[in-house]
Amino acid sequence: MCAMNRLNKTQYALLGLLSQEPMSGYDIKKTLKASTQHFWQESDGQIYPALAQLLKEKLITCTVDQSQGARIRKVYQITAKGLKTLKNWLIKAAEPPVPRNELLLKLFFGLHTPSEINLKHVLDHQQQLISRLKTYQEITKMLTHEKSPHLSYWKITLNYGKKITQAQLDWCEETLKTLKTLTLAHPLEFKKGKKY
Amino acid sequence: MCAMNRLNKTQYALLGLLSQEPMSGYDIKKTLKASTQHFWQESDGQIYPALAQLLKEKLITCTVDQSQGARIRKVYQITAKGLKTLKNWLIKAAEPPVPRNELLLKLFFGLHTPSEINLKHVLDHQQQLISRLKTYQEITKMLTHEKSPHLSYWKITLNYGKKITQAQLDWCEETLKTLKTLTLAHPLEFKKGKKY
DNA sequence: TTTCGCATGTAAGCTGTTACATGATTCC
DNA sequence: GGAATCATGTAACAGCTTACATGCGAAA
Repeated sequence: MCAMNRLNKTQYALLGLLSQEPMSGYDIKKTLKASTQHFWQESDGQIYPALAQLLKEKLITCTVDQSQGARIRKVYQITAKGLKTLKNWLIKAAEPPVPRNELLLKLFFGLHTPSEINLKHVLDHQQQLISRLKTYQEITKMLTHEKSPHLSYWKITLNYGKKITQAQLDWCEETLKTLKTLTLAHPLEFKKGKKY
Repeated sequence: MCAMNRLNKTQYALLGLLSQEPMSGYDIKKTLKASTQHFWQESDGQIYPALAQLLKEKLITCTVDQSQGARIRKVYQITAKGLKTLKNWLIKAAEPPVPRNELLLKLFFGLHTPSEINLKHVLDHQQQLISRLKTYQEITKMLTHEKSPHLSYWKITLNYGKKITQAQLDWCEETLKTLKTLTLAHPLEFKKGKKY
């Protein structure tokens, strides 16, 4: 009777967010950006169709809020069936991500690239990591005032971000040194038109 | 005249591998598995179509090798145009990956999950990381005999893998401790049917 | 008055995965 | 004889990104 087609990851993610509190599609966008953006992203075009599908499967309900003037705001709420579906997914082992790190791929082939460009790639990455660490510091501060029962779990994911970012920064420093010694070892490599 | 449609990432990755040495599609599969699998993966169905496209664009050439009996082996080689295209891509900034870490997503919603299952998720991950570190140790050993001019760049990506994996292991240990204290704090949370 | 944030949604196109299809050779 | 590895490829489907379309309200 209950056909229960398996949901996609986007739908589980939204179900999870709605399990923490009722929200509109727009709220979901913002929440994703503010709280899970460092380990889980959704692109804009995914959210509304996913919500529509969840509604069709009765995993969430929708109430229209018109309190603020003429703007239509659809607030979604998880159902008992939705919570059950979510919990059933949460206990299953997570699929490991498919690694696709373009920076590493480019460095892997770095012999074909002028050294100053390889350096620039790493330097740029370093800057991104530094600003990411700052974001984590800000989130850490905000969480000190937070009373949600989810707090401990949020801290676990935040801690992951901090630790991995710090490790990446360490790698950047080491790699910058290595790249500099490579430049010294073959200073005219490209100007000579030497081939490998 | 030269239309030069932009290539996709798979095509650049293959071009990069072929810039290191001529290979067949099957060799590419194996090389990806053996050397870039921790930062770059391709699924099976991608390789042959990508190769066909590169051939059409004259970025690679193909010679058929029938030396070993009746088996057909197509060996691909990068062309001057292909190398130019590759280098042009290598100097452009890498696009940051879209983060999608299912383990973290599940832990983020971990309040809905029995503590022993959250623990198991992390424990499983820890085991995967340990065996990954072993793989890196083996690769490190193999590289000591390697004379390729690409060696320094290979080491840079390997070093990334080691450092990040170690950081993830540190996080696992810390998280296991945290999850255990959470279990102590709310030992009967789920049996009581308490809701959040 | 123009820009920004709120708010919902669609569609085309690209990317990626899985399963399938085929068949030879080598090793146990 | 059967399994694993070598070797090439296709097709259906699932997933994801980007750009577009619409329009209100508030602030600058």
